[in-house]
This record gives sequence, C-alpha cells and structure tokens, in this order.
Amino acid sequence: MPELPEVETVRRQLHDRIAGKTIREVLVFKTGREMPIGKKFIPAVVGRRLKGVERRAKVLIFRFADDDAMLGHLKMTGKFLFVDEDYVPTKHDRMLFVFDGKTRMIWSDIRMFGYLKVVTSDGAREALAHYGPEPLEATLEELAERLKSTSRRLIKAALLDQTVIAGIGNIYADESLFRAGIRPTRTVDKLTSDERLRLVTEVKKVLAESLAQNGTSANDYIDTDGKKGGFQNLLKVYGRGGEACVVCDRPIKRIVAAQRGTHYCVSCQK
DNA sequence: GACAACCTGACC
DNA sequence: GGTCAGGTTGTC
Repeated sequence: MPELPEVETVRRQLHDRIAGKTIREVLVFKTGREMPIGKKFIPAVVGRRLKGVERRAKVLIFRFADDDAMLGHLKMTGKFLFVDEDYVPTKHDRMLFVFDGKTRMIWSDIRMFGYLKVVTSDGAREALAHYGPEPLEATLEELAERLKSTSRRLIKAALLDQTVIAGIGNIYADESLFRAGIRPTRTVDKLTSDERLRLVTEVKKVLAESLAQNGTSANDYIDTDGKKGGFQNLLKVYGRGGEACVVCDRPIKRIVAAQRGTHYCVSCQK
C-alpha cells in the first residue's frame, strides 16, 4: 500500500487498538521468503505486551514493553485489518494476531513483498539508522540541504531515496514535483536553491494534506477498518497520464523515470 | 544510472 | 500474451 501518509494512518489506528495489550495467540497461514523465521516467530511474540506502535519512514515499529520490537513493512500490498471472531481468512492472509479483549488483527499481503521481524531495541535502532529525516518533522532548511547533497541524480530518484528523505514514494514524489513546477527529469545539481526550497515545501504540504485525508487509495490501499483514504480525489498528476492538466488543460505526460511510472505536466513543470 | 528480482492480480 | 501496480535490494 503505502507511503508515509498511509503508513502513518495505519500506525495511529494500530496504536489506538493494541497499545497496552498482550499478544495472546498467533496463527501463521503463509510464511514466505522474507519470513523464514517460521517456528521461532511465534514464541518470540506470544505473551509479550505491546507498549505502542511507532513509525520510522515506511516501517511500522510494534514496540514491546521491554523495548524490543517487531518491525513491519507493508511494501506494495501489505495490510493490517481488525476483524471479528467469525472472520474467515482469505487466500492472501498471512497471519492472525489475537490480543487481549478479543482484538483480532490480520496481516495480509497479496504480493508477499512485506515482512514482519522481531528485533532487540538495538537491532531496531540499527535497522532504522540509515533513513533520512522525517519530512513532517524536519525543517525546510534541513530537507533542502539533504537534496543538495545528492548531486547529479534525477530529482525523481532523489525523492524516492529513503536515505535522503524518508517516507516519500511514487505518488507523492510526482505530486510534489507538480506543485513545485519542477520536471522529474531534472538533475538535482541543476536545481536552484529556490527550487529546492519550493520542492521540500510542497513535499511537506502534500504529505500533511494527504495524511489529513487518511492517505491515498489509488490502487488497493485500505486502512485497518477496510476503509479507503480520500486523497486519490485530490491527485493532480499521479495516475492521470493522458488526462487534462488541472491548471493548464494540456495532457499530463506519463514517462518512466528512476524505473517508475512518472507523471508530469510538460507546460506547468520546467 | 539501468535492470532484474522478489510475487500476485488486474486490465488490454 | 504483454503491461502495469503506494517498495526495496542487490546486481552489472
């Protein structure tokens, strides 16, 4: 599913529902390449109390009372879903977590790219150490400086690089560039300091606006109640190749840049 | 940088 | 049959 606004929406819901609760039971339906842990996983989590659910970049951190953690990445199609007792698992469900008070949480993942893994508090710190600053927390100056250091790459590639700035993905990279009036194919070293500042300003704004809408359900993102976000209705270029630009009416172009589908307006973005 | 890989499904 | 999909990682 997810970029920062979607993962943060899920984090808040998870925290509200399971913080303070103990994992009583785990059923594993599908393991997969990223989860060879198999037998070790269940005893590593069952009986442990969750202090809360945190987020760093697109990673969910299920923090146990002793500061060890279960790290979760949804990749493209991962979902957490709270379900009733009579819920029947589907073919894409990977695990069921049963918490205190009959709270039942499904982890499903159609494409099986995601992972859950248990780490110590040090292990969590190490696993998350390489990420760039959180765009909703860092200052504009900090964020602009991060872009400057990435030199001659395409700006689109730099925005997608989690070690430069954490949490931006394909949707918000395209939307930020449109709002800033910058073509995705420009190289970072060719941007003026004014453009870098404008771009990170729009990164912050678009992420905050999407978060306020509980994220974007452009493909199959849903929250832990199975509900869609609302920001797909406010996208200006992502997924709109061939359609008219909302500003100038000329067709939005779709190209491949940084190996990802990339959408921009030839006329509004220089 | 580009590219393949990890996987499944939807759509043309 | 081919192409595409909110991600990441490891190869040339």
